[in-house]
Amino acid sequence: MDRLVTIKDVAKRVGKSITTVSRALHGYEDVSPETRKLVRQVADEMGYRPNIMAQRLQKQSSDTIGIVLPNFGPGLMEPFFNQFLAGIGNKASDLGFDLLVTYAKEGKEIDAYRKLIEGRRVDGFLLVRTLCEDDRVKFLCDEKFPFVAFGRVQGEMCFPYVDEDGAWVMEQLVEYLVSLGHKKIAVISPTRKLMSATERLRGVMTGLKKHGLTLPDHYLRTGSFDQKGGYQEANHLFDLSDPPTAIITFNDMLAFGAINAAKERHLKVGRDISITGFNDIPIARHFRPPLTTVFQPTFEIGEQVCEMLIQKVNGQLLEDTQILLRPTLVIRESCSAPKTE
Amino acid sequence: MDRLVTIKDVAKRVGKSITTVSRALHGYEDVSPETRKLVRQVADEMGYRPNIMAQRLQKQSSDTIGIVLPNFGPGLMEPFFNQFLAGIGNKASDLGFDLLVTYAKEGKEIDAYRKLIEGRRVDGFLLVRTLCEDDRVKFLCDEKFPFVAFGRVQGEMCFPYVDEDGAWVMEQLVEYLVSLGHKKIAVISPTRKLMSATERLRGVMTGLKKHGLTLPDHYLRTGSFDQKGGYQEANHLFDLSDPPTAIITFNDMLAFGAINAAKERHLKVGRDISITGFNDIPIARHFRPPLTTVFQPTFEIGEQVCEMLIQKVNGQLLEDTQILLRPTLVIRESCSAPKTE
DNA sequence: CTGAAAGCGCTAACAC
DNA sequence: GTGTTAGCGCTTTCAG
Repeated sequence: MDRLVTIKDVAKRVGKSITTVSRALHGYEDVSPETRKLVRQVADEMGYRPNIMAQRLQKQSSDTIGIVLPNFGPGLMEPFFNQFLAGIGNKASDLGFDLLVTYAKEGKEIDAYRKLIEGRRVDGFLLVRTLCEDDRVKFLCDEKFPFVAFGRVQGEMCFPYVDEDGAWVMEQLVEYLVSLGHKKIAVISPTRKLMSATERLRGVMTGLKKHGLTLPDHYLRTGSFDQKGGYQEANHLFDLSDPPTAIITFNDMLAFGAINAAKERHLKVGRDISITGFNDIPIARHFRPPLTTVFQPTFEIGEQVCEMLIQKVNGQLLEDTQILLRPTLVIRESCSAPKTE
Repeated sequence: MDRLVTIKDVAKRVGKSITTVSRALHGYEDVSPETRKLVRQVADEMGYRPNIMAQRLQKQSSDTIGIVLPNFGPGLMEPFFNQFLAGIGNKASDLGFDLLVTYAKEGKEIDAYRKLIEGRRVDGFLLVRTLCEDDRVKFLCDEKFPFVAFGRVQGEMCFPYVDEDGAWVMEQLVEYLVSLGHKKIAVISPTRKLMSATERLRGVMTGLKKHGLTLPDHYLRTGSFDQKGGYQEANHLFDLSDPPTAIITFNDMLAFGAINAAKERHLKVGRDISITGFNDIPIARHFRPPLTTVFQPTFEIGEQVCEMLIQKVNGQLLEDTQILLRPTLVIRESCSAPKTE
């Protein structure tokens, strides 16, 4: 906590100017090898570390990327999200960037972005969980401020993102369910404002259509993000006069909720009723029954968006790369052929 | 993204010196009311925002608090941890601090701390999940660098922390189990290096002793942090010639694993076998059976440690406050009287 | 090869 | 009340 050694101290000790020291430290060519060596050695001995704030002031950049989260974000409590964040943080560290995490209250998100931009506290942003109509995307595009998103938005907007090909994998899932013999397939989704939900639903529809099936209105349930939502909506489905034989949910938590609802009615999941999730959070494989779900390498996606952002910030990402990843279907024991009554 | 307006621009526009502008903006008394008003108005119109890096360089502080996490930390995938982080982030925002999250590889943690300190990137640290012998605590104490921990360490060290009174609540839990009639109580714990695990275990022992009971060696199982650990260790316990009638686990994930192990053996949890968890993560109440566990206000604890740290950084926290919180027992349906055979 | 000097944007003594 | 001046620590022209 004492005053730390500055470049000036090093310069004095070496008997050279601070300019020379700076250049030596940065490995510039125009400094004699001996000087360079000496400077480095002395700097080391003295325990010199550049003052980041000074460097940043001078560079006019913060070497920091930001992520703004809703303070009680729906679903941001999931392990899914930890993995994503860990991926980002890891990559950022590797590339010498700091990760600034800000929590914004509902509706105050844009303010948070604005504040961080105005104070030049970050060089760019990472977005998670895009909405079909996403104010954040619009704002950052307008501001021409660098960002990379995990997820697309509706319509044609030019910005770099990585996204899951949710429609594709849901088609596969429907294919699988149909191959088991299911015809009455229902869906429990979180709010359709989420781009991911919209896409996944689109995939389900397409898959169904391929086999001449449809998703009747009363088979499409919208709930919260968590088990509670899954529980409630599944109950609605079970109460139908013509209940589905399979329920596709758009995340694992919803699936767990649905499974609990089924258990309460003494429906054995994976025999009397088929239920699927999405994300393959760690607990999914350990649930009873082990959950059939969709896996994506969340940690790696975090790394990837982070790397893209840093490239963008450094001006190395010329075009707006848009990447679509195919998640993989993880078949476990929560689905089976429908009961023939 | 254009050059942003600086204090100089404002000064020029107002026709005053930058000093005056600075003072007016900061609401100093020694500036005429009219000037102050004018300055503020102009600054507003021009969209002036102070350059944070410049302020920080000058203040020699970063208005940033840091938290270093293991990149694949055991148990850091739990919702528990999200809540804690959200609490911190929220409070930090409120108090005008940034939250810097760094992921460090196993064994590289101290390096990460050192780096952040040396670059004056943060004003203080928050520690989570303390170990009985905690290198981070030692390091930061030696460096006399401000930090606040969630958790104690073994022995007498003077540093501010908030901690759960794990021993106390475990005593309550044992009391409860004993009151149900249990005499054969086992424990599944993560590594005892964790201060929390050690304390909780101490509480269990004390509770047992009060009733003339003990925890035989073969009733104390140590596993990983997650369901897998709970599953494996529970199986060990069930295989015993004299299996326990109740299993106390030190986190909810372990409990879920143990419950699954029980289910596989067709032991009905909450009837044939009693199992408890710790943390009361959201899924706990929705599990089948709903889990008897221990609740603590994780979000609020995050807020609290964050607030303490900021006070400490600001020199307002004079003594090393050490706070012990009593968690609450949440009784649900995963426990019952032992089966009398 | 090296150093003087300017400047990044802001704050704060210290005059006037 | 207000302005001058001197930094905070670092990088980078631009002259030698």
